[in-house]
Amino acid sequence: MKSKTYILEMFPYPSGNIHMGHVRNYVIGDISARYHKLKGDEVVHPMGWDAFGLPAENAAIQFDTHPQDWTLKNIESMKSQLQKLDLDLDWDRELATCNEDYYRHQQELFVDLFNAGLAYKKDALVNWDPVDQTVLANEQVIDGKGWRTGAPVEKKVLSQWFFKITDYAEELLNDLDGLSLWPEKVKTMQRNWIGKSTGAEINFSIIGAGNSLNIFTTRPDTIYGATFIALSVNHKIVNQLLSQDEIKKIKSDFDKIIDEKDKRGIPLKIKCKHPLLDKELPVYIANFVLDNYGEGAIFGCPAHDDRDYDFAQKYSIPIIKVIECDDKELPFSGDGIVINSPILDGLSKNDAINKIINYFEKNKIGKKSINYKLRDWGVSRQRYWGCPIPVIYYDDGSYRVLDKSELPVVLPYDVNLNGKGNALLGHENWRKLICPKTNQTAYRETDTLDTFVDSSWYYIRFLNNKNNKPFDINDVNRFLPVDKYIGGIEHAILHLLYSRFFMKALRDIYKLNVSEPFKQLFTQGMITHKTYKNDTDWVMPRDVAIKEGNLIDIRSQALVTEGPSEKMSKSKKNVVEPDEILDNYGIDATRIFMISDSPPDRELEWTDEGIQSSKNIINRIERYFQNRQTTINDETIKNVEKYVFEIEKNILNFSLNKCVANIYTLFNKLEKSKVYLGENKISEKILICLFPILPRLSSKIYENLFHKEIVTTTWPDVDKNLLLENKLELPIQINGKFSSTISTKKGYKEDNLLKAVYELDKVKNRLSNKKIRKVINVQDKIINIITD
RNA sequence: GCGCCAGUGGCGGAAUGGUAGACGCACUGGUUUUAGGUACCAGCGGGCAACCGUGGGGGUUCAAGUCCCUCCUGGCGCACCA
Repeated sequence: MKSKTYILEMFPYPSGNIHMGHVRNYVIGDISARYHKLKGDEVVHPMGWDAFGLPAENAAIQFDTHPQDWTLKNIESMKSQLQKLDLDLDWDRELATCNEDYYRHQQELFVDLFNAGLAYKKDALVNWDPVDQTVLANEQVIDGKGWRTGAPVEKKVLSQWFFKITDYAEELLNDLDGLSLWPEKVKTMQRNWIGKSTGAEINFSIIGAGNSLNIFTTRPDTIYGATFIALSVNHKIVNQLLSQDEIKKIKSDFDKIIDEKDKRGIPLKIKCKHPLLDKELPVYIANFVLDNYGEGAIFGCPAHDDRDYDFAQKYSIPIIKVIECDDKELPFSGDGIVINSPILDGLSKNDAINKIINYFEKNKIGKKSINYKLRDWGVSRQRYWGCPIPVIYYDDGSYRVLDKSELPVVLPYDVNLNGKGNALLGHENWRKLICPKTNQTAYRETDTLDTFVDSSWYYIRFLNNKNNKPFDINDVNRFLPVDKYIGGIEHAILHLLYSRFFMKALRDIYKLNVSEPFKQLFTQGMITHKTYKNDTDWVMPRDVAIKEGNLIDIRSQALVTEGPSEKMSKSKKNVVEPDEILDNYGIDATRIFMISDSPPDRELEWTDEGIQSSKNIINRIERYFQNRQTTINDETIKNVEKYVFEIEKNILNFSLNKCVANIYTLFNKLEKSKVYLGENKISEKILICLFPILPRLSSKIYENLFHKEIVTTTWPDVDKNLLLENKLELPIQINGKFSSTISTKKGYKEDNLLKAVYELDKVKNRLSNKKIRKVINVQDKIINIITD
């Protein structure tokens, strides 16, 4: 059986237009796909559309159209733009997540997840984006603002669906170690996001009340230094002690704090008992205690924690040192010897942690605990244009997840979109139904799934996009994981973490053999372009010219200043349109420029000179092959062999900029030597190697020379014997510094060669009046002569 | 603040511990062309030279852009995570 290679570029949102970033992304993948096809692999290289999501709803309201019409039209126009790029894609695998034949299977997976206990509903304090009028996942809140709208996120209690990604926290963390072909950076970001910390959960009883509260800490060794307790304002005990109005007031006071590091506390009437000492600890509500981490409560040990120290200073709370250190060093959070702690004195930090946890467990005060920053994934979105959640509700408030036989729940087309709230809520005919099982009146869930659910399994659906089941288990086991997944680093956490979770959850539900969806992840760099500005506005680079040494706007003659090269964006007017570039320079020049000037994982600066020189090398190659003489010599054969080898190596490493350098060097040599190849095996080798990068050019020349299609050939084997060069320009160093080279052959005899070396002028001069102490000969590599 | 990554000509970038600057761009001179956003030839780190040069300082090594320590600068990510 052929070996398989699954190459995938992150599928686009159908905004209507492809941009140069897409082009770079898809060209990188396409080079790989074409190479693997020539190698004879069974290549999967699909393309589809991440087609649900808010922009469609916003556009529908703005342009008086329908999200579906808008989306389908965009898909059509983007598809035709993509086809102009002539990418080697499996269009028969195409899918769009907004189509019923995609999302109906997603509803099935939802049922599976529910039955497996991995989807559940609960009241939750959620992130509410007031502009988009929807809930956001924790991952979608950046600096307290919505990831799309930038609006400050509000906290709201809503009944929401969640996926239990936390069940997989440990595995998601551990399996990162096995992803050797992922960028370290992405793995680090995921590790930080999962945020595992080990410590203890300690129980503090509230004096005079029957109850107690739990606190998570990573520093149980500092328990004897505890001098206060602080709670998040959302802690349930606060809810019992204060009225809603009081809580509201505190929250709004906290919200008004401008300095984010400012510590504020509100003392509560209760006191906690220190679990080990006969001592009362005051209890505060504090603004710096997070409600969504640990237990939403801390014990404060001011001597050994920066935040607790600030707080204690401000509210005159005692500071008790329990780790040996100089008073000047306070707060000291490092390692040290424990003091002032009856049963821990003299121990190191780690020993003290172990001992105190044992003691807690024996005395039922607390226990060892592992805490994750990762929360369960909230997937409910109060929007129309998404996958309906297959759940119905009864009048008594109970609900039922539909059976697979009752699917799909089809998203209705006839909705009234006005931008206020969820259009599905207003669609009574769709919402209301008689439950076939109970004959009761029921109402459909009107929330739809986060679109990150859609993209969490699309790479699986590509394998069987027309199957009437979500996927075929045999095909999943055969074709997954994706061998090379190419896309932007902006998905380092959200999409990639969710997909990893889905793969593992589906593995457990369907007994699949695949645990990780993406074997290799390659994150391509963005495309930048010079920016220009006049007094009031950005100016398009094409409108800028030099006049009398000054940059001017050719439309108004106004002076223009040049800014840095920045990511292409419409607002900065520094975009170039793929259509225009393709028309002016052709597909191959565009392709080779996308990989020319910098490594594919770094930024690429768009320049007019760059795209022009890409066009020039294509013309040069074409001209070269117009000479049909055959004047091959041994050196040419060796050279070609060498560059075939290099090009292959560099394609496999994604060192595509080096591939381009290989092509230039090869043709520089061929042209310089005036050797022509004609209809020869050597021509064939070169053209096949060029094919992944320059498919149009190489297939045209190939067909002219050999009268058959280049795709019917296979990638040439490299004759390793030809790579072995016998002649050698051996470098000579004196005291480790380069002096000169000497022509010789591999396998030279050191003694014989040294005689000739000492006769070299440069060597003679440098060695005069000096005594040779020793000679280092690294055979066939270098000779280093050491003097006194 | 914490964590990653990176500092090499005018610019983008090459260099399994072994001739630093491959390849491209820009630039300079020349040839062809009515003309050229074309093509071709030559040059292109600094210095007249010996030599000196990979952010600074130390170290390991016969040999360091590459390995180790330390500092500086820039970028990215996280950020009151108990």
